[in-house]
Amino acid sequence: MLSERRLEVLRAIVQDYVGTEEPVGSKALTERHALGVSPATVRNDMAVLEEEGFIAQPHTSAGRIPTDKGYRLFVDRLAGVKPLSSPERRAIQNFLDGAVDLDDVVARTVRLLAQLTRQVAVVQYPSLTRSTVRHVELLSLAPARLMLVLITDTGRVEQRLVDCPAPFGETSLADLRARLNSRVVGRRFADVPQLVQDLPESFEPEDRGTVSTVLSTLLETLVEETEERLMIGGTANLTRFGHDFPLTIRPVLEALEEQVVLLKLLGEAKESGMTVRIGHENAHEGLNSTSVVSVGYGSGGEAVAKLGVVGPTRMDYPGTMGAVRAVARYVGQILAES
Amino acid sequence: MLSERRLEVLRAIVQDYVGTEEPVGSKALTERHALGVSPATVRNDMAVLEEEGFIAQPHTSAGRIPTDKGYRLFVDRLAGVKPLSSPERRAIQNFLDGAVDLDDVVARTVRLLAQLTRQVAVVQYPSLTRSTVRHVELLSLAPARLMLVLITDTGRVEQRLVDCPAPFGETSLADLRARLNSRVVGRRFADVPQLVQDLPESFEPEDRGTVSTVLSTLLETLVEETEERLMIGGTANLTRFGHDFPLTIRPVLEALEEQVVLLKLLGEAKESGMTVRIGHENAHEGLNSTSVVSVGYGSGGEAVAKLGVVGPTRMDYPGTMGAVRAVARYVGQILAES
DNA sequence: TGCTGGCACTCGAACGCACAGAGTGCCAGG
DNA sequence: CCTGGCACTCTGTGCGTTCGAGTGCCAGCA
Repeated sequence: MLSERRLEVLRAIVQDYVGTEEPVGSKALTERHALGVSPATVRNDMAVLEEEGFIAQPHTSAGRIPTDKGYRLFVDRLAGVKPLSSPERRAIQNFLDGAVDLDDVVARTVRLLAQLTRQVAVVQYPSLTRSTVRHVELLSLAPARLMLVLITDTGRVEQRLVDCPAPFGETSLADLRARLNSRVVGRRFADVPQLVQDLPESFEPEDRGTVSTVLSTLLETLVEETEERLMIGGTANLTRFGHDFPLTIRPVLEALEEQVVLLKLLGEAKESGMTVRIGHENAHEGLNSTSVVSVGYGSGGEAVAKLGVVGPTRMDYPGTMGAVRAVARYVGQILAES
Repeated sequence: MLSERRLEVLRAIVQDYVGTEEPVGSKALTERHALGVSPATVRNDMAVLEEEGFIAQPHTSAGRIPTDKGYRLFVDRLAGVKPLSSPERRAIQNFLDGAVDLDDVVARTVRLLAQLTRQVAVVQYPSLTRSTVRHVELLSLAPARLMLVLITDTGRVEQRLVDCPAPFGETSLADLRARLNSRVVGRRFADVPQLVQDLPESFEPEDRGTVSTVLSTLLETLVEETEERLMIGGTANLTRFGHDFPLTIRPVLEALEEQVVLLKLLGEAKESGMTVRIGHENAHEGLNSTSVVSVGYGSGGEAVAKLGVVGPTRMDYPGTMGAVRAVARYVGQILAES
């Protein structure tokens, strides 16, 4: 096991490297941190840390930099989550309070996260499957054409056109609307399928086709939208990476353009609590030199979606985690209010 | 005026520079292009072109590169629009035909343009103000809460919640819905305001407040949505720029994140025909080293929105223009069909 | 008048080299 | 187990040299 002091040395290395972006040597370490020991001792500790794989040297006779494994240890055992300052908190609240609809909430959240962390922000739209139904509406656009509108408790609205197999009367429509709503309002989307399963049977034979069509469209909507949408921002922050640019930044930009990749990324995160994936822990190759900090957020106690940031493995983990967590909380509040 | 041959020299310089990304000298020019004259003559021509401001040398004793003014001349007088090959055309058609809804059309268009031009693609959503109304729907969510849904002929759907000053009966609601639709269906959004202006007067005094509220929400929606939405993609292509990265790419990424900037950018483009803005012709400073090729597209004969690409001033103008034009045409077709 | 070949000149990129400085590993002594 | 000292190894930097592409200019030729 690593001694207390060696952990302290690792912490110091991580902190310095994150700050300076340069390999850190033993002398500089003892000068900047009150370790109470001489450079020579630190060197010995470093040799051990290197042997264990927590740090590495880019070249012989250069300082050390943390490895992914080193960051892992740092995050797990050495770093707390740095709470935001109260001005920052106020700023978040003010900024998010101005939002007018769900799109706006998401857009503002992305900007906020990107600014706060100075990294790339990713925010998933609230998931339908975990939301509850606020209202289902059916409109008749033409004799055999309906529009289905779905409103969630998170303020999301989805609509679909439905072409009916047969004309559908206004009374039947009102009937279907009423029965549908009485069954599903306030229920979770995930439960909807079984709740409406037997609905067609209670209608007149000539209407059953249409009712089935409407229901299958409804269910389709649920399934389709399980593939979540998301919004990203702050890609300009990628330019702060290093000076070894094109090679580093390119695959990241490519990965960020693939929504599928990002969704998988967020999907892999733990259901509750904050998740930090460091470097090669990310399945996607293009993101091997980045870390992803993500967390779930939701209107109630339960998470309905996730958000996070993508940045270099050399990032300020405590600060980033603090910002991510705080933003997630406030967004949750905002969603609960609306 | 510049002689025919000097124009030919300029064309050759542009073509070579676009291809090699390196300043081009007189000797290389005569070798690669059948100009029929010696390097010395070309040098004289170059001196003239430089004096006129069409080309410049990065340093004394280096080859020449085109200036913005040089590209301008090239685009205006020397370059045609290169039509796409038929496999390319088929690919476009196939790719766009798979789209299921408006979002999907826009998303696919962005990907397509980015791939085809290997640059950053920007696609504006069809504008509401130039669209026509397909249907307006009003739903009662609660006694004093309505939902307003707007459907356009381009398949776009907008919804807004309306809090009424007083409860609003079902019959009044049906009445308002009917009158509203009879007035605005099939009309252009731009004409809506005056068409509904006198509507409140024809209602009972106790309902007028609500009617006015609904109408003002409707008008607000129109105004708000005049600030169009747009989608961008292919930012990873920015990494192909040059090797002088961070400085070049950063402001561009920043500009691309500001939707307002992009909308203004597209807005400045000509109403009809293709627009090419080169380097400093772009008002936004961050885009001074890029060129923007944009064109309107629409479901009918008229343009309802614009799309385009952003790339380095050193771009393949004929090819890019060809791709942009072709994509715009096919998107127009798709929208018209749906 | 306009094109051409020749020539001297300029200047940036590439290379080699020496040097300073930071950092290391190791060892002997407290 | 820590420390100071020491020899060693690199990288980064500055400097001078060379190399070559490219230019401008000029005299000659059609």
